[in-house]
Amino acid sequence: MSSPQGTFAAGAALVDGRVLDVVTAHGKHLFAAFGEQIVHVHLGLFGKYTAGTGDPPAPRGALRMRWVVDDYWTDLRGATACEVLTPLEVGVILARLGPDPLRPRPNGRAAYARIARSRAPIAGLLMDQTVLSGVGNVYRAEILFRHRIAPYLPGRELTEDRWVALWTDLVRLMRAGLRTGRIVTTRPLDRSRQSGYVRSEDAHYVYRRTGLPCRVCRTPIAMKLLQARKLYWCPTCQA
DNA sequence: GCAAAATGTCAAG
DNA sequence: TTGACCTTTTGCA
Repeated sequence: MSSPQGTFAAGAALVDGRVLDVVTAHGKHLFAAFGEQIVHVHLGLFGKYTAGTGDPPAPRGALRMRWVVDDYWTDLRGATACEVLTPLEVGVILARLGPDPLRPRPNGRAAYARIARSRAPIAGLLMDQTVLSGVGNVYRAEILFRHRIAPYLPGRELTEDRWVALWTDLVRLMRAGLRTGRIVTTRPLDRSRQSGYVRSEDAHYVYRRTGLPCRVCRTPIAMKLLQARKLYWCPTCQA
């Protein structure tokens, strides 16, 4: 492992040449364990991995972390977090995270316990990583549309039935995203035969569709900033 | 050539 | 609620 651009050079030296035990993801956090030294990566808004086989390309731009194993390499740029942590420090991060729909047997009830006693809008709660972890701006907008839930509905006004339906759908939607590497929310997931390619401009109901007609009722999609993030919804379907 | 935007988080005021 | 942080890509002059 190396850090050609330099900002992570000390951390990279700690694990360079060592055997990787296991990589796990919790919410948006990625952990790569080299014994007691754990590389923690959070991509944030701009982070990106690139990868390939053969000789790695000459370092270009701000290259934070590079892994090279035999014929395979990965490069990391733009991440908000890239650091070596102790198991204790990892525990502190994990303790703050709500249930992750992508973990085995995720516990949606724990998230609802928080939601059911909050006055905050459901659209904000879905993005709160201490309530549930892993959902970002795309999934929160799309899951609310799929369930026709008004984004400003206070958490405590969401019935448990509606929450269970939302959570069940979310788990399947996110697992499908993990499997395919794409976020496609406009296709019914229970019909596996409808597996034709969905063009990227047709992949979402509301996300980044401000002013375009709702796919269901033709009302122009609305957009407003909520906690500094763009929130998209259909004012008619999600009244 | 430059501004704006992008699947995010934290901390200051 | 706002600004800072991180990098690359896109769209408009």
